[in-house]
Amino acid sequence: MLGLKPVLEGRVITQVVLRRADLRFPFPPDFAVRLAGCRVTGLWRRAKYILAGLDSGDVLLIHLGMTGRVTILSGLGVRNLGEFYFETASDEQGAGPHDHVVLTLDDGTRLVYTDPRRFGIMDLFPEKAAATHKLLGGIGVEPLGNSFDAAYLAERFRGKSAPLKAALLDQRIVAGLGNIYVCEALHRAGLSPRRKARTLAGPRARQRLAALAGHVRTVLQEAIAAGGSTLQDFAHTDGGRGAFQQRFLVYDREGEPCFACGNAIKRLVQAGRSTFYCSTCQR
DNA sequence: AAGTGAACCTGAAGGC
DNA sequence: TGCCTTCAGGTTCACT
Repeated sequence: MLGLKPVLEGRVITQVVLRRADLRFPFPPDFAVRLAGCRVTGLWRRAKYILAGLDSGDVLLIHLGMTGRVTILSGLGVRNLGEFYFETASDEQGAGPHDHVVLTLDDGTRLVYTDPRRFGIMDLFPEKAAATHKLLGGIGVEPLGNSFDAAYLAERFRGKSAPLKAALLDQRIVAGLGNIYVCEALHRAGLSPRRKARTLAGPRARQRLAALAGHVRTVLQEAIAAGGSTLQDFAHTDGGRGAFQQRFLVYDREGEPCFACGNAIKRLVQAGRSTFYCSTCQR
């Protein structure tokens, strides 16, 4: 997202190539025709959705699902590497089986959307319809925004019998929190993922909620910082290993010792998702 | 109403 | 080597 902003803002999308009719949902009718020729006026984010404002009045929505990624093929940079690479990268025949969308910009840059599992989404809709958009309506507060704090969490957790893990993963409560970050934040906060959310809604738990909110922020900020540095040399990495991955305290560490107490990290399934936690440190 | 599980789809990894 | 099973960073939908 941070890497995409300077590449897209102000540019005109000169060509749109769809290599299949759908991702998770079908592309809207006339998607390519409506998108081609538009200038990108701004790029922003809501939850896990990337949103691009267009001078046509439409908004382009992109969700990467679990395996989606956008590769930037810089016209200038690639051309400097030689004609051979440029040809290979831009040739239809050079496209991988999971390269589903290619956007060409007026400076020659190509954006390739790749997504093996096709859990990703692209949509195009009038900006006026954003507030009532099916995917964007009802999303909770941004965890890095001002209104995300202990009071907000207490209000949303009140009466909730769902486990804390599920409540934090619920996009209607907190926007954009993923499985890894919830696991990591709960560990840092010393809170059990199995605890019912409502047990933290009372005034006596306010300090613990404040700590939780703080840890959610910190985990996200650290991940963004690590991911941002990864994005810079994305082409030189294996593409999947962000620096933050090496800092997981619990995620994907089942059976390994907790860094705080030495006891084995446990794994359990909640709402169909793996949860990793330390049953000693997290209560 | 709220909460859980199955479904969407492909690839990687581990067991035999 | 290959076949089989399980699991995966997300979200929606259909059930209890």
